[in-house]
Amino acid sequence: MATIRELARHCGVSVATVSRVFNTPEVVSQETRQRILDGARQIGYLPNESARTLATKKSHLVGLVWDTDHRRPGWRHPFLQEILVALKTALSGYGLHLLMLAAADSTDPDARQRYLRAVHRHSLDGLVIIDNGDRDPAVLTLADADVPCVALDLRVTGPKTTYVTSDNAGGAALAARHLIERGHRRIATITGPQQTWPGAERLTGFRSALAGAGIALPAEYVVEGNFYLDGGHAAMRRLLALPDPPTAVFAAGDEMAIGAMRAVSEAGRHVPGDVAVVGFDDIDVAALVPPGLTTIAQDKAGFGTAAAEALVTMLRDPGEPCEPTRLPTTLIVRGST
Amino acid sequence: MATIRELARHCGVSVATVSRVFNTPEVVSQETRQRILDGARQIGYLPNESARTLATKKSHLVGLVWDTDHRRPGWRHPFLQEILVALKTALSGYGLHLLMLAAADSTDPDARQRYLRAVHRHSLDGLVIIDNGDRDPAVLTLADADVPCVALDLRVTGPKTTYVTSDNAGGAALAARHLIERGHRRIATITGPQQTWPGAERLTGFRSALAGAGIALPAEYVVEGNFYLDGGHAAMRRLLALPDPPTAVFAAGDEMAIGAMRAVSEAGRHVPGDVAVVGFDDIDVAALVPPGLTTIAQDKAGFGTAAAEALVTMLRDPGEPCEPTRLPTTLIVRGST
DNA sequence: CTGAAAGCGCTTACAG
DNA sequence: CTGAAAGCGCTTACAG
Repeated sequence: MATIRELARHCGVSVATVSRVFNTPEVVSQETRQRILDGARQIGYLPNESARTLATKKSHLVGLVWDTDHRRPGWRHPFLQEILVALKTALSGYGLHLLMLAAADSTDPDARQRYLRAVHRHSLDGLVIIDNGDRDPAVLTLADADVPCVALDLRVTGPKTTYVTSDNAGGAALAARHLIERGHRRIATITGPQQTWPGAERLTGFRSALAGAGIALPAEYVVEGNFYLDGGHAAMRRLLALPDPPTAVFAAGDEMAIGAMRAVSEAGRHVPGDVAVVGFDDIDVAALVPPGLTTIAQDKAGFGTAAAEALVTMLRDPGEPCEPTRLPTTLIVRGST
Repeated sequence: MATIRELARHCGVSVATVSRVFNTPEVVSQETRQRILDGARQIGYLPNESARTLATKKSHLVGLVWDTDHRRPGWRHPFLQEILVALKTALSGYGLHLLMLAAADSTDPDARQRYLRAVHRHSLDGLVIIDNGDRDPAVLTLADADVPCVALDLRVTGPKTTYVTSDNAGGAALAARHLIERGHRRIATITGPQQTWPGAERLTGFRSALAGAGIALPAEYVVEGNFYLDGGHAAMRRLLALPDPPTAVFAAGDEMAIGAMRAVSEAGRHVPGDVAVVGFDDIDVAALVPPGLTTIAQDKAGFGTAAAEALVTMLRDPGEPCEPTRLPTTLIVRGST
């Protein structure tokens, strides 16, 4: 690896001039600039990022906090891959790289600080936090950190912290209204865990849409699930066992919806004839599992790009607080309703 | 952020001693070490990684090369998320972090060198390359790079390069023998793109298993797919249109297998009654799509952990070449056969 | 076991 | 428009 000193010697200039070519090129004369650029190519010079970071305190690195502890189920975010692609692509448009922060270390004496410590050690420019479906105490320390942070599906705000999430209540209302339009009146819901923000919001949206249409929602029509297949399956069994079972169900997540559909067929009944089902997310499987799952689609790529943009905004205007982003949701009608 | 100098002053020692506490603790006296550790906690000292990397040339960073250009279909690796979790977890066990390298920049004058340049700029300790299903010229330059590299599903080797892949031929043979045991004799295959390594190997394994059982494989029973749903669907339509259609099909990927099953039902025939189907991968959907897809499971987490181990091995013994890893595959029988 | 000092490869006021 | 020089925060022979 050639160093800046070698290139400077090679071109007969000072290291300061070389440095300027790579940082404030407009300030060096056209002729010199070209000579240095050519020289860099010839001897294979590339600025060393560590030296640069040490001198400037900017690493052009964004940390990704994604807790994948297998002991918690939350690691399996339903469409992380698409978020990741969009995030990575958007960030690289701004010259930023994504650093995946190592999983929580249980031996860590002060786990609450672990992300902030990573920020300091690696001079991270910012942080993106993906909800792991669990309330992680370390996340709370982030809100008043002095590094730009954007959380996905997690309600944290602070002077340099904002979040991106779907219009969960609106999406759930969309689902409810769709079922009402299909003529249903006995409509139940399988909710997400109520301590999660999306779980709570989707129930709220569903509830008020029914109320708005003057349709009652008996307590036994609200069953809490866990966002996974087995939770949806178990919840649907309970609903089917009711003396007055629902004719339609809104499951607050596609996996639960698929589990629910399975419970319906195991009971010898049919989707959508006996029970109509609407999900939430629009994961890949939704289109593949017969008869096709009607669902509320989230803007998966939107999560990634919105997060990148929020980050860059905060990086540019360190003073200004950054407004949260609410991504619109869409109803996708398939065979299950 | 406290610096090493501040901590040294705080504890009344030299910066060299502080540095030793964090690098070669055994060399400093128990008493001094404890005092410095306590001091570090008090004033919140954390070694700065950039300074460290600059001084040592080791970044403890592993670059992840995963080309997600949306113009190519390959970005959608079927089980990347699981690989990623396993990789990240295994790496952090060795004190390594994962840096996602930015996507290819089409304006890059020398795209072939882009990963090596990232290695140099960020002083990466190693590289993990995920097959994007396409022959990327930049990957070829890696084989004789002087940085440890491990490729997933990509046949590159070199003094510091190795790969991890499934026993594709063995898995395909497993599939073939399973269908033979079920009594089938007219067995076709929907292959992956033959320029991909897994695609080619699976066909080879399938072919020789049939040959070993004395079963003929007519040319029209071999249809090339693209690893995606639509490719499997189209291929199956061609197979069904044959004058003498097969009674069983081995699709070299689960998505193709699901597309194939769909084509079967659209033709008014049944799986497995009219046509039995075996896939490859064992992606999540395989268990969910009725009647359940019999498939050859790959060891998804194994990819990640094997890659991490190979990397660490090469890091430890820079001289020794590292043997490639072949992960065993398993037959999972479900309703489709 | 500990310290003084050079060096890692950059950036950036400060002069000119 | 360009250069000399200090500084970013560490590590590591070299002495003692």
